[in-house]
Amino acid sequence: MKLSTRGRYGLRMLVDLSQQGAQVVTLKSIAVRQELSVNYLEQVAKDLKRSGYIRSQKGPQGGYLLALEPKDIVIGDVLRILEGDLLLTDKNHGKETLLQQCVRENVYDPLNTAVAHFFDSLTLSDIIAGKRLS
Amino acid sequence: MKLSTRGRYGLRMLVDLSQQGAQVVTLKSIAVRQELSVNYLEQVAKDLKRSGYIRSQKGPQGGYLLALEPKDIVIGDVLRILEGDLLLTDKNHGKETLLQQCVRENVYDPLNTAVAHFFDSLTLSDIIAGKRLS
DNA sequence: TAAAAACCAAGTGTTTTACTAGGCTTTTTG
DNA sequence: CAAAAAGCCTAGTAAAACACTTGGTTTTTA
Repeated sequence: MKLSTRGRYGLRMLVDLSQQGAQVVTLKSIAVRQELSVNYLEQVAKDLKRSGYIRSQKGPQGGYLLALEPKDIVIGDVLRILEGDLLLTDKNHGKETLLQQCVRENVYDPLNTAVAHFFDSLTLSDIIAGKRLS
Repeated sequence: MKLSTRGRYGLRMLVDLSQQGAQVVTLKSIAVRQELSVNYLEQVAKDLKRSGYIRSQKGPQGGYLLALEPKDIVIGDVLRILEGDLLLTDKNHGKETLLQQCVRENVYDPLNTAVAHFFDSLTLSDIIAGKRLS
């Protein structure tokens, strides 16, 4: 019942990028600041790029930058890309006893709804809130 | 980011026991009803017993029963026994950059609080809500 | 043309999860 | 009083998930 490194590192990368304004930033420099592996962060960056949250520039002086305004980056969407669904329980394919249904309806469904609502009400700009982090 | 089988099976066991009233119920019969392994359920039962949620009777005609009223069984407490802490992120031991702190304060801390509040406001009696499940 | 960066696929070690196996102890009942 | 039925307990294990690492290729700039 934990968020994985992919989601956590992804958020840190987005916050980091937001601090560098409109200039491109190398993965290397992010990795150094965040004390993460460049190669691993690459995999996260790949997903963020494919989904249109960041843009990139190849070659020397290349790097990454945000493709959207922080206020338009919804954390729930980002985490669904990096973590898969945000459900605390797998969806029950097929048969379900009356008892299981009861637990799902009274525990898991409301919980999943609450968690989804939390993440979907939060944007990158809510996280940075105009802060200067360096 | 999923609840494990231990927590889920534990909840099902408690709901099942609540349906049998004050009579003792064998693990075998629960396992059959819930289609779970007796041996595995034993491990869950052991923890629930040690923490005082269920009582047991050895020997033939033995079995388990609830040790508390459903309204006094807080789901948050049960899941902390079976799953460990209910935090979506591990506690950060030691150093934390300003950026990490920012993410934690604006994402993880409020999220963990919301999840804890959800589970701690829910009792076994809320789940069964007077229902007859069989 | 060499270096710097993004891009990419596959492999790997570790940890966690979800069990299984098998024995011991207690209690009831024939 | 013996056998069976139940709970109790520990250790082992197979599989999946996780968190990377390795080792390249391609693009772009100086």
